[in-house]
Amino acid sequence: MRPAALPIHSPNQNHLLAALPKAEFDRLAPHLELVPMRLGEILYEPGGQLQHAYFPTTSIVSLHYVIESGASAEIAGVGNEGVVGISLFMGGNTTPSSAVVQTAGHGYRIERRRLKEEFDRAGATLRLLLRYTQALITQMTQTAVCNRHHSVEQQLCRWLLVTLDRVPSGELTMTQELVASMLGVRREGITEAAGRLRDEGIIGYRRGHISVLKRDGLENSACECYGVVKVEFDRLMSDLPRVETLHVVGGTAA
Amino acid sequence: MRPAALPIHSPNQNHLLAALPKAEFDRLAPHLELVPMRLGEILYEPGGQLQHAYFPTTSIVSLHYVIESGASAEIAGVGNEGVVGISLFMGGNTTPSSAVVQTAGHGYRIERRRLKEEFDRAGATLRLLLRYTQALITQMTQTAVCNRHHSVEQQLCRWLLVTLDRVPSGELTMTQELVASMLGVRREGITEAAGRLRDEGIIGYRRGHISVLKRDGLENSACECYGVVKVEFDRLMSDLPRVETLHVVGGTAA
DNA sequence: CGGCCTATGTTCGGTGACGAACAGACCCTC
DNA sequence: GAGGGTCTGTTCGTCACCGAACATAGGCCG
Repeated sequence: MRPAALPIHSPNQNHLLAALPKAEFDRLAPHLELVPMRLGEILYEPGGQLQHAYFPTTSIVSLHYVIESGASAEIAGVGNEGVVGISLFMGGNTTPSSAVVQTAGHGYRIERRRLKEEFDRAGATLRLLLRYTQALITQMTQTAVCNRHHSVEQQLCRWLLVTLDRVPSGELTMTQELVASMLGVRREGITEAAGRLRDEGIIGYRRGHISVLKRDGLENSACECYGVVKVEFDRLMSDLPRVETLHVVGGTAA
Repeated sequence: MRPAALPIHSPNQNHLLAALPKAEFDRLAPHLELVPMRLGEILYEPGGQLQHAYFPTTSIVSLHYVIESGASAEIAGVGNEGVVGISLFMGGNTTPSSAVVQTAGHGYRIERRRLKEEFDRAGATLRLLLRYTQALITQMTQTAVCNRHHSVEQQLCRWLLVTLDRVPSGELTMTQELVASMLGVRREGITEAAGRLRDEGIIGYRRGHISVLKRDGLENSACECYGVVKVEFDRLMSDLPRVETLHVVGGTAA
């Protein structure tokens, strides 16, 4: 149980940061900078040099890819379970995709150099980040087959479930247009699918807001991809060095 | 120029092995085992424990994903530019996808433990493998959007180009059925697309064999994905520590 | 409160891919 | 050189999604 006096924002809200051993965390902590992340904010664009890695806490970031025709698709999403900017430590520093804030909130960012330094110590930070990268690859893999074989409605359900896991309230600030751009389909396709889900009482929505009413319903209508990624993610991230006590931040004992 | 007396098989034929500094290569070399890789051979299946990593030389391996309905799709391909089994060093040891030999040939394999040991030294091997993994992620990313937005014909062209880059002769031993399973589409779709390409004189084929006649034609008909991945791959893999001299193998001077 | 921007609802024709079914042709094996 | 299995060619109806166009309505701002 967390003490009630815990500060509103804490790096512990990000699972990766929370999973770091104390020594590693303490080296990184002075360089972590709390930043607000606004809806639509672009963290990096294709080919741009990454200056920071971002550890979302309450925000959600979408790794997004725009093709020449202007069409686009989400490759993967990153919430408080992960980090944005893996190419920073994998090598290459840039990627052909972009990262866009999909749900406003906060996160901690750290300068490229600082994270790279810690990564290059080849200790727990390296292992943790690589393990996460492997989980991210799983997500991308699943998205690739999902794009090929599953219907818009199935994918919408999957997407809602994933988002729901990161927004406990189940109240999403999100237009259909935006969802469509995430999934890389037409807005009308979302309107129709969402309409069916509403008719079944699974979700409700009004102009710019979607609320999930029956999670079960989504799970029934979603494709297998949601479950596969979830299970694999849990498997990969569960046997990490356990965190006995949450890191102490800013001198306040936890 | 390579001396004519170079052995038929050499680890140098794999770009990753060739790019390793001498010290690292020499540590790995005793553990590299030349293996024939037969068409259709399964290197690993979903959830199975990876016992070896494979460095293809003349073979091509397809990372393949089969969903519950039985439908499938290729996530990425691995030829002599890469390695099969990244989850072995990224962590987790297994993946939900499988690896199947798509074009028969040879490769070198190494026991998981041996590669992991070298990887854990956190030197050039680690950097090289991570850089390659980043390039592989690019490929997967592109496949995800390609699956969403491009036509079967465009994807067929892209696939042929990628394969062609790995089979210099341009003579592929490959049925349409197999290509269809790679791309995750119906066999009839391939027949139609291939028929059009043949009518245009771009490719020729007979029962189980495809030959590329006009590479330009493929490039014109392919989607952008081919070029994007190629450019990014070259960028990521070009600024590696240069190989001054090819590694000496088995006591024969190069 | 009223206006306007933008989100949502709905329709229409077009099309690319699917699923099934079957005919023909190649080629390997016996 | 005959047979049979497999690969290729072709057809049909169906369907999901696309692209465009337009109607409606919610909610923010003055």
